[in-house]
Amino acid sequence: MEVKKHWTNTELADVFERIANLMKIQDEMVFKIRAYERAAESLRALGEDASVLAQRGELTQVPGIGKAIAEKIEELLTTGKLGFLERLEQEVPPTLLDLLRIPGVGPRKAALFWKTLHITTLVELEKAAREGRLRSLPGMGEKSEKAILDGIAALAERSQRMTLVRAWSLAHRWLEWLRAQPGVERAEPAGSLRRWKDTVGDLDLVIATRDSVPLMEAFVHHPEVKRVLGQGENKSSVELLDGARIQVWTQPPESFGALWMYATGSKDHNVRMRELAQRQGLSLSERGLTDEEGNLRRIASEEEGYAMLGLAWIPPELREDRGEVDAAREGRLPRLIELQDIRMELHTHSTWSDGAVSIEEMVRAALARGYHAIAITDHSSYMGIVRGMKPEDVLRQREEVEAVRHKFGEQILILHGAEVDIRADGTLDYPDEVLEQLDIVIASLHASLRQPREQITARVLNALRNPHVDILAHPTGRLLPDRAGADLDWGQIYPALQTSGVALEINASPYRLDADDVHVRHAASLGIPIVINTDAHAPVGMDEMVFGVSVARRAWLTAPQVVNTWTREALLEWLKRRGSA
DNA sequence: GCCGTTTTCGGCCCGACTGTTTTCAGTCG
Repeated sequence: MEVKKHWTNTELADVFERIANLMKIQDEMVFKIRAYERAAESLRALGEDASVLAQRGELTQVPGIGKAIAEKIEELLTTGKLGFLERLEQEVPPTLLDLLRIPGVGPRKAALFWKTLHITTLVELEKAAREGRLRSLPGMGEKSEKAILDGIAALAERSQRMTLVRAWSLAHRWLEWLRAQPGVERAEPAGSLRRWKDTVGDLDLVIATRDSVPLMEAFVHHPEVKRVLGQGENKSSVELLDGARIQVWTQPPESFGALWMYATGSKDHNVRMRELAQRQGLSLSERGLTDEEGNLRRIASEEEGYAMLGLAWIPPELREDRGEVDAAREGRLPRLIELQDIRMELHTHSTWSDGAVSIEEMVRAALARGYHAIAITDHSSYMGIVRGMKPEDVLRQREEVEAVRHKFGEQILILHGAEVDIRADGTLDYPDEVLEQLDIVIASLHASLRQPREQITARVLNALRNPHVDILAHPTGRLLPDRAGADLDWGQIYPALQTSGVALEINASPYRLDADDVHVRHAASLGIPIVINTDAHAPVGMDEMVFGVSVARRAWLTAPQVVNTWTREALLEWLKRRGSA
């Protein structure tokens, strides 16, 4: 049968998440629901398109995807729709899914409103709440009715996810405050922040203390708190004036390791860990491990906790249930790249285009960070909004690069490069005669990112065919926290990167983090070289390297897989083989 | 619906907090 529409892994995952939620409202077996949720998670973590796997008949090799779900994926890929979902949507009004977005409203309550009051939409629910018709339902009261009205109002102004840079600065401020409170022995970041996920929803912080009640009191009465979402002895959460949410957990110091593991997550990693504990006759919680007789063994440190279950300590960036638990048990966790491994910066801008400082100042900034090489890669002229360099400017810039080289001598290798735009028609912004004079060439998309998949993929493939191109930068052009990037067909991009030898960039800007962890992990597994670039437009921009390294760590990378951990000689050798140095 | 260092059948994570309840159900992470 012919494929009518293309499905990305994210779109497929959304379908199975939708099925899971509809089934929850239907009060279907929890384990069946869990299976659909797991399949959705697996699809999101998949570096290759599910359609490619389907063609090879390998869908059921993906963890969490069995015969039934594989068949559903194939039905979606071939017919563009899914009979099972269509039948489900006839049984359960899909508009009920909107109700689940209200904090405090889950599948049980949504079903209750639907079956007793025939409510199927947010508007109908709001009307019923205003008219006081919800409070008489079983399990409901005046408070729940008000909570629903507040919740619906909050949906409109719901704070979006934070970039990592905002989340870390917020976390540092609050950790400092928490550590200064009486009785606090330790306060640390947890949750998606500690896992360095590309964006952060709620901020999760964990605290070791023997006296949590007064601490929680002080926390919820902090002057920056707008609203208290929950307050207990071991867990409280608040919304701040600027809309951000913070959640704090407490345990006594001897249980801190268990708490830190629990609050760091991810949810799927925790489930995997608890299953492992259970197979050993133990029960794992945020307090410790409980044996069959009910004796609690407290866990003071994470290292202890993992060791008690027969595992090596797992770096937080890997805790996503993407094979890390098995790897930890079998002693084959990778030795992840670290910030100190980075020895050069290969994507920077100067006043020759839209950078803030001169070439010399950027070189000094690189030296200050202990780097042994830097590439100056100003923009080509295609983009109207940034001052780019015309081909003749490139020759003049080379003279300045030579002068700076003369000044610094052997201290640092200075590469003269350019960030060349891949135009909307797929051609590069400079002719080959200009490209061949550059030491290093970065190709990137900036405009017309909304082109259809075939067109924008062809654009990138065309750039990769140019033998002068060395690096594909920020491949999708996404902007965090919420602007999606180009819809690339990675099934064609990976082989093109492999045959061309072009390196794939992790753009370290916390607003990009592009390519992402999932694609980088798959690319690296194919032997594609990865390069982490800050794309600095000023010296301070080079400090964003840590965010790029976090993506590499989440992608399971070791230092040798990353170009800018190499020696100067290895870099030059690589460029020479590529033919541009 | 998925899966297998106790299983191809019989399992499948755990506790805090809230609001409604006189012992618990629902939601959340």
